[in-house]
Amino acid sequence: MNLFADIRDLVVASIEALSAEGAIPADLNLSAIAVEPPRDAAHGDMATNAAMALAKSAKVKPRDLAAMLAPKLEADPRIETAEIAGPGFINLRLASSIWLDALKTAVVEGAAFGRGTSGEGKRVNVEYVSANPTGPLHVGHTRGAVFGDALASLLAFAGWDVTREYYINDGGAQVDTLARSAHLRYQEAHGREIELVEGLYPGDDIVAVGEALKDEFGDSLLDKPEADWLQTVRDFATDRMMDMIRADLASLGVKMDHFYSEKSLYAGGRIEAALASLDEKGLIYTGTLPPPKGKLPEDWEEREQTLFRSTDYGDDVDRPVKKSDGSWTYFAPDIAYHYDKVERGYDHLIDVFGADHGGYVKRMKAAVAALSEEKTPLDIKLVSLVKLFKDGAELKMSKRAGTVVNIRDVVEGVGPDVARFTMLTRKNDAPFDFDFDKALEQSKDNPVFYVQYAHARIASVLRSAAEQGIDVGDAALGEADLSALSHEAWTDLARKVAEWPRLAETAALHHEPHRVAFYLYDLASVFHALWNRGREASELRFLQDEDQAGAPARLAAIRSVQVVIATGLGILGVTPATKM
RNA sequence: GCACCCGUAGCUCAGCUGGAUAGAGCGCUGCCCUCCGAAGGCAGAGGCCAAAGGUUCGAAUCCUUUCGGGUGCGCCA
Repeated sequence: MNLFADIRDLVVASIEALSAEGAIPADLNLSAIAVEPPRDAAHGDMATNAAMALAKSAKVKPRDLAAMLAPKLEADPRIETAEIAGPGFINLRLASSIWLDALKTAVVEGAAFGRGTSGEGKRVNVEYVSANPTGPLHVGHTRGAVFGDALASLLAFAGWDVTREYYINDGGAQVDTLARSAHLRYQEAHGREIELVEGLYPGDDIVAVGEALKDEFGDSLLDKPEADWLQTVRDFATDRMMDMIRADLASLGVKMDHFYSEKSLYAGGRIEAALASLDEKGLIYTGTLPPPKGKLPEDWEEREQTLFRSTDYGDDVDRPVKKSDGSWTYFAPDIAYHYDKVERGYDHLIDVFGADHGGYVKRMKAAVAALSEEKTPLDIKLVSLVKLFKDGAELKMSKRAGTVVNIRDVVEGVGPDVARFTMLTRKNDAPFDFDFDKALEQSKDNPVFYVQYAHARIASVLRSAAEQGIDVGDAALGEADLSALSHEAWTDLARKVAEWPRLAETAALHHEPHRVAFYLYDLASVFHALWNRGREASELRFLQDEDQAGAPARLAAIRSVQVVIATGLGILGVTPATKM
């Protein structure tokens, strides 16, 4: 149920009625008509721009059209008043019972309240994190993980059939480096003196892999040429790293549906197949690229390579799929991977990348457009970098200095709920400063606690009510007679609750989970305000000794708030608190 | 040099795919606990939406240019 959509239907029907009467032309384009909450609450409950949007094509002045439309709208029992304002807005005021009904709906529908159908059950693949399996996840990955996960949940809530996917880069040179690093640690585990060569991974986690290799293989891999052990150690080490990454993700509450291995692309001839598909379309050729602009690499020389004609699909230059020595570039398996996603029949693809991969967007989109013959849209969401602050100073991360902050450090420091919520109070493409001290603060300075506090307060009231013998089950509250909630404060609350379905839908449409976070903050704010009004006006208190009969209605109202907060937090991956 | 992202209150940020007098938190000023959780609430001050043009009934939002920040820029992933 979405009241705004219902009223928009009413507006459209009224327009069509005017057309049928011959008052305005038929076949107007109605798509620009919007029914929205007005910015200023004094303007009413909802506003529609219909008269202004259609004035031109209907050849009627906006206010004249509004004057024809308003009476039709007012004739509907749900509409109390329809006033023409400004350049031609129609401000609608709905009967308060309509709003109060939304409270009841929320209680009755529970977690399903606001669930949408705009996704139409279509299949979307959301790929996120996809960090190299060469070390633990660090803070930079946290934001991508949290964003991708919330986006996936949001889309599922809007009616999409969502697959959460992680692409394991286990096929390139970096996993050979991992294997060499692990083998060195393996030798170390056997008591050998080792020297960590420049270019190998120094991480402590690889020491543990070395130990594990010793436990698994004894000394059978010692003193052998690299060719004998490389593949074994590589597979072993990547498995270990992926276990660690899975554990890191789990600590944040992120669970993937699918891990897709780059290595499997090489084995199955998938890269050749994908490139053959491009070749058939005449998009693969052998040629040379112009030198990069700006700072020329010192060892620049012109070489022939196999290139993908990505410029046909909006890229700035064509991109190499093979190195000059004939081996694949990183782009090639990526093309194959996306070819696979297209072939798996998804209606929509989403990649969540770090902002440092921004230069990759055009070529990836070009590849998917070509492979799917522009049938499968690919959205790439770039997540900006995270700057860490502690004790008022920026924490610089450096692998060499060993000051990398991992997901584990964040989760252990502030907990998964705070980490997730805070990172989602920002648009994905805005840079984000993560301040440990603020994240730990438990006040209104910290939006997580503010929202949690509202949820906990409601839980507290419901507990007290239950102790007084009131049935606070949703079935009972859902049957409460809400007409007693005549005070305007209740309508204010109901209006906010009723906004949720529409908000969830637009947030999903725009791929912007942060809107959910901001909405929850607003909702909590309306609730806290109502709570405090109860101090002055005892008739607004939820539990009143002198009016026990009215308790179910009031409890239903706050229960609806609790339901929406729980649902919204669920989408963000944050656990609602019942006690703090 | 080129591409992408970003410039909104002193600070950190929203602004609902173009709507009415641009919002919130922090900070600042002043209030509210005998009372369901003060981890909260109310009120006030604070703005040339980086700048200049354009598009139209209407622009913080779309287009162009300039300025200022961030991120990238053949055989690294």
